[in-house]
Amino acid sequence: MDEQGAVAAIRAIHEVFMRTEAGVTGPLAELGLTPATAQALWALEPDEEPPSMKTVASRLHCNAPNLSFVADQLAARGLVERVPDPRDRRSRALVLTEKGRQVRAQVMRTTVESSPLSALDPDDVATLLSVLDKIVPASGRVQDS
Amino acid sequence: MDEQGAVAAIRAIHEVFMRTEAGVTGPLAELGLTPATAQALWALEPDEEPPSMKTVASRLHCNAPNLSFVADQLAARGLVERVPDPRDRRSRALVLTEKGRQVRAQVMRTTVESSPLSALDPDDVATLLSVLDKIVPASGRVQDS
DNA sequence: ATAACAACTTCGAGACTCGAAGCAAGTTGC
DNA sequence: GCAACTTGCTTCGAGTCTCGAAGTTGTTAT
Repeated sequence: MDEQGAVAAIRAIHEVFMRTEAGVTGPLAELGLTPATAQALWALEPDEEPPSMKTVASRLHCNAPNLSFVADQLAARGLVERVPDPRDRRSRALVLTEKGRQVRAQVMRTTVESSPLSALDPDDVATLLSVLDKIVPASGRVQDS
Repeated sequence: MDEQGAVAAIRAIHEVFMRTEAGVTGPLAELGLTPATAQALWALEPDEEPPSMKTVASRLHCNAPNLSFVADQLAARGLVERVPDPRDRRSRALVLTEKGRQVRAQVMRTTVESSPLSALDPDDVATLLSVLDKIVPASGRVQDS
């Protein structure tokens, strides 16, 4: 019963994720974005201290070469810039450009619209968050370690 | 702020999914599986009427050529067989082999262990499911009926 | 100073996904 | 019956995504 509940929950979360992605891929393409680049935009909060490549890579659960590749694409579209860190010149921070901020906001709007979660009442969303907050660190700000 | 709740929920679900996948990729590789092939195994219930390729493709939100590719890999490992449908010989059903059933059970065990969801109380899991069931069809209803 | 380490990049290979085109089987209209 | 159309699946080719290995530049410790 416990086991079956976990299986059902994993399946349900997987399904919500897949539907969201399937629904948003088209609109993303119209913005010149792929799922990978859009996901990277999600990881860049406009108001935080610009994170290093390493920090962003860990947020995306990917490795450094992959993030370099994705960052190249975002930079080529003028959505982010690599800014050297004056305190450690090996490190480069990813900074959203003004266009990047606008596109990111559009991506988030489109994703919310495309997600099955938008069909839930605010109460249900709150319930969902209260449970998920127990296993993923507070969803607003992710700390680097 | 309704908007913000939806964004936070999408982010949280995304994060749970990514962590589960990141944690399970290694053990999957030891079973000779990739995320794509393991995902296909999830879509094959051992006790249901064997689904056609088309049905499985729609479950996985992918297209026919992609499923052909994945089914080839599963068949090469002896985990599934393509069985022609006597009622429509264009159609082929995907059937789990005995080895396929065993590997699928192992995949599900490993996934449950690797998922952050396994840290939740049964009550929380039930709460989660009660909300998610509102937006995803009660998928994979259990086999004891 | 020299060695060890860290952040990032480049390179090459493999895996995944998709559209286009093709094939075999079923369906419809004459 | 037969030709035209549709459907389920496969093959093929291209593009994207991810990763390990190796190299570059900068930092830290001895």
